[in-house]
Formats: sequence, structure tokens, C-alpha cells
Amino acid sequence: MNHDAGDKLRLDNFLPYRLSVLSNAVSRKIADMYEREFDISIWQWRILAVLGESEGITSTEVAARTLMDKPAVSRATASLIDRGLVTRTSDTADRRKSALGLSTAGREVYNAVIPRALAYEQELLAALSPEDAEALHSLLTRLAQIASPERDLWDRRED
Amino acid sequence: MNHDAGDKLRLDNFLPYRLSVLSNAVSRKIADMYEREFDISIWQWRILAVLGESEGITSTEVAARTLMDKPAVSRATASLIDRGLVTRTSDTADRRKSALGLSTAGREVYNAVIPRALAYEQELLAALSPEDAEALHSLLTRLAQIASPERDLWDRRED
DNA sequence: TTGATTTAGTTGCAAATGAAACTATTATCG
DNA sequence: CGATAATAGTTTCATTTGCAACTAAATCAA
Repeated sequence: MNHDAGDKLRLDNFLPYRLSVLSNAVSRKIADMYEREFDISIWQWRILAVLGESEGITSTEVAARTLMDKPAVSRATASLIDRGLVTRTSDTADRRKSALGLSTAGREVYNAVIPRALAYEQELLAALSPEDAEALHSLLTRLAQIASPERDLWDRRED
Repeated sequence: MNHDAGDKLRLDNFLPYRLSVLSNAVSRKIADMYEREFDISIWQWRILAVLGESEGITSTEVAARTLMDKPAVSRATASLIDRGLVTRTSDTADRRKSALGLSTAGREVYNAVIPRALAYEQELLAALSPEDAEALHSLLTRLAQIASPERDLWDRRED
């Protein structure tokens, strides 16, 4: 039981608060690392991450997969293109669209970030047994389904 | 195992990403509820929550307990005082400090918000067995200790 | 006691965010 | 076809945020 009686609430035990605080602490730390070591923001990193998995997707696809909104993708992509990490190839069939991809430099950054990102994740998970890590995974998935049932936040079926 | 090989990373399975997405979804939903039903922000709510538990604490204490920074507390408190939900009594011994507390109206809002907040938390936890909820609690605590060891985010010892 | 340091809290400001408006292009339907 | 609606993506703008600088008061140390 997280709370005592029916009508008491201790902020420290309140799930939305705990999630917010933990997520902020983690985000802050990892953002500092990305910034310091690679000079990219979390949003830029998310875009590199999905482009690393799937070359040639559109900005709208990126937004869907990173759960960023369109303006955020537009801005982060623009600066990645400026820095020569991402390429944009406009679609000849539908000229509203364009395919995004990693440049050679972008692929290099991607390859360099991955192990650091995984290492940080491992640092967090090191506190947990493999069974606990698996349990956490499952718990977060179930919570996400409740918090955002319409949107199916992750564990996307095959694309 | 969350990831496949040593050097692959699927954003959907990446813990910092998952925490961020889940926390944002939860925060968004609960912020909408606070706003719609009580016309308060999450930060105002946090302040009411700690003042409801401990009357007469200072702004610095509030900041420590809500993990908000001082300017955020200052601003949110100012608007709560404007609305007559919070009282400020300046300390006669040390005139830099002042004691914050809930006004009668503030206590009423506090009493009204509590059950709604708990109901939303229950909505989330309803997906989980009591053992799972307990496990989640423990997992989040352990992660917080890793993510922010210096700061001891919650489960504060007795005050 | 008085000058330097620390602490409480507020204000200012620059950057980040998010919603809505906008442009350009394609699709739909009479 | 030609007008209307829908879609991709960008830009604008108001709000929020977080940090640094600031004011006021108290403490410390000579």
C-alpha cells in the first residue's frame, strides 16, 4: 500500500510526482552527457536514434516514432542538417514530403552515442536484477497503456 | 533483457526515453485535470500538497520538499497568495523568512484536490496488483538513488 | 561595531516549449 | 477540369522554464 488512509496523500509517495521527479533527474543527467560529449540535445538525439534504425523516413514518421510534435522535429532536424549530420531528400512523387537520413558524419555520431547511451542505461539498471529490470519494463508498459491508451506509446507492433 | 546485442538501441526500449514519455503523458493528464477542475497548475498543487501536510514552513522548505527551484516556488506561491489560497506570515525573529500556510479557502481546495489526485493515481495503479504496485514503488526508489544519489529524491527520513 | 559572508526570497532575462497560423502541395469530389 | 478539403512541414507568437543577478536581512569575525 502506498498511502495510509483513504484521504491522505504524501507527495513523496504519489506516483505522478515520483515519475516526474525521477524522469527529470534522468533526463537532466543524460542531456548533460549528450551535450558535453556530443553537443546534441535530447531531441536531436531522438531523431538520430530513429534515423539510425530506419533510414529514409519522413519528418512526420520521425515525429510519430519519437513522440515529438512537428515543430520540435522541424527545429531539431533543421539544426542537424545545418551541422551536416542529417540529410534531407525531397520526394519526387510527393513534393511535400522529404526523406530524412543520416549522413556519414551523422552515422559516426550515431555510432558514438549508442554505447554511451547504453552505458548510462546500464548504470541505472545495475541497481536491478535482470528479473527486476524485466519487471520494470512490464510495469512501465502497463502504466503507459493506462496513461495514454489512445496512443500506444511504445512496443509498437512491427512496422 | 531489454536490448538485443551489445551495440543496438531501440528507442522504444530505452529506459530514459520510456520514463520521459510515460512521465510526460501522466503529467499532461493530471495537469489538465487540476487545471480544469481547480484552476491550479502542477506547481501550485505541489505547494498546496506540502502545506497541507506541514503548515507554517518556509519557502525554502517548500522548495526542498517539492524539488522545485526557488524562483518557481516564489512565483507559484505569489499567485496562490493572490488567489487567497495561501497565507504568508513573516517571521518576527528572522525577517528574511516567512511562514506559509493554507488559508481556509486553501484548505478547502486542498481537501477537494486530494481525492481527485488519489483517484487518478488509483486509475493508474488499477492496472497493477498490490504486489506489482509495491514492486514499482521499490524500483522507482532504487532508480532514483542511482540517478540522483546526492539528492535523495524522496523517502526522506523523518522530519 | 563594522565590514565581509551567508541565507531567504524576488526579479529579470534568455532560451525552450507548444499551440495555432501559415505555405506549399496533393487528393477529393462536384 | 476547378473548387474545396486534406496533408507535410515551417514559422510565429505567447507562455513557461531555469539560471543568474539582485535585494534585504542576519551571521560571523576581527
